[in-house]
Amino acid sequence: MNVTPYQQDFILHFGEMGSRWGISRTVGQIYALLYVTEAPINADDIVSALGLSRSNVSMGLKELQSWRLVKPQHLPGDRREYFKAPDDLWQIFRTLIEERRKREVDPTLSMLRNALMNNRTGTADAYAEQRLREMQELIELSTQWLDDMQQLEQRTAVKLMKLGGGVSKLLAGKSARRS
Amino acid sequence: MNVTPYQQDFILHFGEMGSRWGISRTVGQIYALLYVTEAPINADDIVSALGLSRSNVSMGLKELQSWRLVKPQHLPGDRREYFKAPDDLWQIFRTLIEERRKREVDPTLSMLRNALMNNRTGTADAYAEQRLREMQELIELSTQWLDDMQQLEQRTAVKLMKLGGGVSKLLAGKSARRS
DNA sequence: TTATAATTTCAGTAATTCCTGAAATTACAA
DNA sequence: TTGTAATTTCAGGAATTACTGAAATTATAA
Repeated sequence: MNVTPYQQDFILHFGEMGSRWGISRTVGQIYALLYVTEAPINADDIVSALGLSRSNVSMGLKELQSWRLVKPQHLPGDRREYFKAPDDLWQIFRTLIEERRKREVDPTLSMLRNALMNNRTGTADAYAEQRLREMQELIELSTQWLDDMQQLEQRTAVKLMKLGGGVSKLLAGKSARRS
Repeated sequence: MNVTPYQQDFILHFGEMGSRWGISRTVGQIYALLYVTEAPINADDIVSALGLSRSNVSMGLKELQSWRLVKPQHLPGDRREYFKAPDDLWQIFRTLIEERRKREVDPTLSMLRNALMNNRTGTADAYAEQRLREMQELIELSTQWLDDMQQLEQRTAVKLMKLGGGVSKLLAGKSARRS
């Protein structure tokens, strides 16, 4: 399979950004290729398009599947496995948030909950304990909020985001009506 | 300087998480130490607390300053430089969002804007171009929204987050009143 | 200034992560 | 089943990133 110069630029950019996003250059490239390719493609297509080893592509596809960013599928009359990046970009966005949270936030939240299980007030650790508690509270609040947002329908979410800071006027209105 | 077992657990956790967060183990540890330490400390304190080389601590502090996560300061009558993690956790949270965006999102947004500068409809790249455009739109929308949220006062932001999905009721109410 | 304390730079090495090719395993058609 | 295509595993090497100690630089007190 070959790649147009236009696709190539995009693929190389994703490769370079990979290290900042916590994936390797080749995993970034594989995802980028799938993202700009409409039809499902197989591992050998990826090998020929990107010039990677077959085993590297196999491992890369496994990693992308573990991120739920790539879906495997079978074409009738062909025993090879084909792959595709899901179409719905909003869904991709949600998936990314969920997976990054699972990898980058949840382990720390567990650690904090565990460390704060029993009170140690009055010890030399009082300040540290207070700082850990603050951190736990902020993480709990923001992950709970993210959970809530994930429940919203896409249309509602878009409306909210477009509203931007204007949402605070609604809040004010609400309090006004309430009081 | 020495560290209590309670602090130690927290520091080691941050060290291990570092690689997932895009920093090295030692940078993670240095930040964790500063985060749980109330008084400003100097580089040698960090060396003795964590057992790192002096030069590594120097580079780590530089990196944390580039993230704006650590503030240098001077104590009267002492020519050494002291460091402190800012107190306000909400501010830290905002800083993290800004810096990660700068490193992880902005370069891609530039690339997309550039790639989409001139229309190429009708070419073999039609699908790729459409996918790039979708990606650009989503990123523009969400970064603009983040900008808006960053403008809100902390109290308002907390209220909003606690409201969670309930915000959609406000939205509904707004449309109802408007129509 | 000069002396010295404090910090940074940087070349070399250690540690880690990434990637490949060969071998092993799995899946499927005949 | 058997044979072969497709995929995965994994040991070893390549590439990258992290860390150290020594030397250079910078800052400050005398």
